[in-house]
Amino acid sequence: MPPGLPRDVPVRGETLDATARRVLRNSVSVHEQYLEQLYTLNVPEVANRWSIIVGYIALVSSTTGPVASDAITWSPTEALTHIGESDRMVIDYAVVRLRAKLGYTNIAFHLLPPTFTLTELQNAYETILARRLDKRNFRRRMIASGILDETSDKRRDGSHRPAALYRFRADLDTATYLTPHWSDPADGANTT
Amino acid sequence: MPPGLPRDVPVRGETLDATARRVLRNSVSVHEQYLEQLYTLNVPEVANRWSIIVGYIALVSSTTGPVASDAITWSPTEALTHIGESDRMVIDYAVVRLRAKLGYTNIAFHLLPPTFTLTELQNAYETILARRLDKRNFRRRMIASGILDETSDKRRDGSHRPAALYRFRADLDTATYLTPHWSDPADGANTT
DNA sequence: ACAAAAGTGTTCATTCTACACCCATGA
DNA sequence: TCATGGGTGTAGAATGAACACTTTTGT
Repeated sequence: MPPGLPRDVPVRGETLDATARRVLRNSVSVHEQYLEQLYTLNVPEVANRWSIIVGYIALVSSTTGPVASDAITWSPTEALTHIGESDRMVIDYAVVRLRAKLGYTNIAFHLLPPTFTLTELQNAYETILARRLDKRNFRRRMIASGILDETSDKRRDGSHRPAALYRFRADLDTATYLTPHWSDPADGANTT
Repeated sequence: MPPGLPRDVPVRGETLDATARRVLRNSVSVHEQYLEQLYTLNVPEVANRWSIIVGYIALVSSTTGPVASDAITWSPTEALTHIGESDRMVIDYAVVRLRAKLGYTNIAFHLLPPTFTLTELQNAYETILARRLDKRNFRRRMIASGILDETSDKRRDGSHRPAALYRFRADLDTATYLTPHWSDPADGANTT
């Protein structure tokens, strides 16, 4: 794949979201993921063509598709060199938005298997926010937020106490807005 | 003016922001205002033309330009009938964003004269948020937020105690991100 | 029995909310 | 002196942060 974010031009009659899904599918061979429009920006004219880019952010679950791993991994975006300045801005903005939304939506759902332990959930939060969280406070707030359902199952893995399995509440849509269940004092800056 | 939001097509080589400014200038005869991109959306094909709309929100100060009034007025957006569904969505989204940003930026600056009283500032917040705020709490939080500078002047108008005049801190840019100085428990939903 | 991760409560500091009266002025 | 809007403090509730030990399992 050439350096830079995957992109393409829309097809006649296609919605913007559909285009974004198609571009993603072509570049990562994954579909049915969470999609959100980010920002629309100009790019310098090349070959005498005026054009704009409509940026999207996509979350891909680590259990469906080619990304197979127990833990959420976060490819440090700083490591992405050889990309254009526009792409860099888009990515940085995406990270800010993602971190902010973590606090008041259930988008983390898209980064976890359908059923998961609280420790796994905390790991996801910690990797995205890039800082450690207090276990007891994290659990209390997550439970209190009401976005989780506890299942009756437990996960046994290794010689230690089994962990209770949770799932995200089924009646909530892909990116439901909730009463804030997390505030990140670290990067005090908010969304957009 | 025909019903609906003002719009136009970009000119070759023009940035998106420049287009937005031009459209605004043509429709309201005002410039040098706060501009922010909102969202990009598809519109149904008309006359066999596939097109998209890049929505912008603009704040116009009530002291410059044709809008002359001491008080901030808020034209209820519900009253805007005879507009398309796309426009309705754009406007509703704009209101949500504006309300959220009120809490952690200094954008209210663009709605007030260069120098203003705390009561005027509170009125601006109340009209935009569409609810009453507690005077003492509002003042305390605003002062504590550090986005204001107190001037040595006072405003005398009417037979009552004169009000201290404030201005927004000069060293802050048009829409600086600050530590949150207002949280609105009313519509708990945050920005996108 | 021990190693390893799961699970659980309390205290203290900070922040938010609700609320009522005195102050300075012009008429 | 009175009417008008400007200006101020506090107590109680709610929320957030810090912190260490017990429980359950597999080997």
